Amino acid sequence: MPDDTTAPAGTAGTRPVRSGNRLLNADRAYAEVKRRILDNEMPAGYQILEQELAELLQMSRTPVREAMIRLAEEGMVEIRPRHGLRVLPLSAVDMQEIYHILIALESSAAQLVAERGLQDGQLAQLRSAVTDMDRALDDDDLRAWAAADERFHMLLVEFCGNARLRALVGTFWDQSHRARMATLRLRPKPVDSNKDHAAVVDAITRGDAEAAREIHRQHRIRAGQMLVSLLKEHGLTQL
Amino acid sequence: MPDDTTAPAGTAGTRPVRSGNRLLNADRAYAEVKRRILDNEMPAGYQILEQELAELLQMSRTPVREAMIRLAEEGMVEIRPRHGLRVLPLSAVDMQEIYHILIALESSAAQLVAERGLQDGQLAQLRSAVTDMDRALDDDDLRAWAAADERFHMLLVEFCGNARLRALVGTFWDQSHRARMATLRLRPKPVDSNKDHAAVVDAITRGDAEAAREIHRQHRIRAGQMLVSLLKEHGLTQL
DNA sequence: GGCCGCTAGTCTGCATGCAGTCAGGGCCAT
DNA sequence: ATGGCCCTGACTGCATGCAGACTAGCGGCC
Repeated sequence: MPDDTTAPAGTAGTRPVRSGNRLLNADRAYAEVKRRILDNEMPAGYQILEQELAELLQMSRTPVREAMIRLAEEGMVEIRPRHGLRVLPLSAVDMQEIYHILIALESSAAQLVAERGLQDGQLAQLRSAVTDMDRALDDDDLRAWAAADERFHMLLVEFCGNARLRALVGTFWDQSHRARMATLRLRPKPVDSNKDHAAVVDAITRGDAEAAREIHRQHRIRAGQMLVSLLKEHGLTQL
Repeated sequence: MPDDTTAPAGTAGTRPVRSGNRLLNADRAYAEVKRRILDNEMPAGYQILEQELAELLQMSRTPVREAMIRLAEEGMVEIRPRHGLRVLPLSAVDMQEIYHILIALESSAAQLVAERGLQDGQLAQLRSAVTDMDRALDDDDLRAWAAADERFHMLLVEFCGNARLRALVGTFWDQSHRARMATLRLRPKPVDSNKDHAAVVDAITRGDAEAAREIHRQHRIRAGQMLVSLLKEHGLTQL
């Protein structure tokens, strides 16, 4: 059985800050460190000095520092002078905070999607994500299920047309990645979750914005409560 | 009559990234540039090269670059290689995006405050903000009104206990600062706004979380619609 | 033995140097 | 006149140097 905490690296919120297009060392550093954190290669509490990180990534301290600032701004790491970069551990309280934000933003996204309607092909993409989740459940493949689940949620915020909202949800989804992966096998089979998704898609196709928002909101509230109580029950206090 | 676009600098979302406490040039650069943007000393579309900004702030390019990255990450400016830093103009569409986010997050904050209840002194602070807004309206002092309005909203997200949510709302509130200031004298007297605030406080003291959320949500929806339609009507397409 | 102070070593924050790349202008050809 | 191409100057991205600040370790004193 694979270790779920070493998971498919979600790239939900990874994007460069500069508009230029050629591959910058600073962007490489950002993407690489973020990947290692999400894949649990750099677990919570992991510390590394600027200089060490620079050597690890085969570049000088300058681009490393710039990447660190971005990661700190996003809340993935903490910069402690003389102690270098520290991967922030997330407690159940932190996850509660993150989920309150996701609940608010994602339900709003569902409403917006229902209001503006889906473009050609978008409905198919959502349905495909839902189908993949059903199939993954039948196969008992939880990692595939999690990947399809992430895809569904990212599609939804993408289709809502609000780029800022999309970026925010990506960022916080990434921050909760480790906790979701850690609890993947501790929770009951997410059959209800699949039903919720289908219901959201249904409300969207009906153009019922209020229903889409409320169904999705309840869906995310349940997900958050499930996650937080699992973390508490299993004493996963520092992820 | 003072130019409202040169406004009381809201510092809703200004905070250092590093945990250290001594005054860093990078933090000075960040705070100073942000202040100039909010005060409209660096208006939308304003461009300045790294080197020029460094000279302006009397420091080298390195801390300036670090500050620019943070401002770009927050969405206040754009970094265009070879063109330096550019203060992002905000269109009516951008403001709509920002308000959709604020609506979702702030209404969620109101709900959370109602659920957890207010600590000693917090109710008084909220009431004081409401009172100040009433008095400002009587005096026809719109800048004082805007300041008290900001104070009310910041207190609310602060009291909700979710630090991440608080930081987010601060960031987006800052981004919409220029637009609010520009439309301050174009809109009808915000009497309804004051009533809304009183109603939210009332719902919170009753502990009626659903009501607090919904009242505040409608309040913010109206504010957003007002702002966006004013921008459109007056052709303020690039703020 | 514990606590406080000193010191040495190191990590950071910032300045600066350098080379590659790109924007923008001028010139030539059509 | 207009379009395209080349060239040049400059701005950036990154490496590196350096001084100051701070941590941690050790020794002395209570």
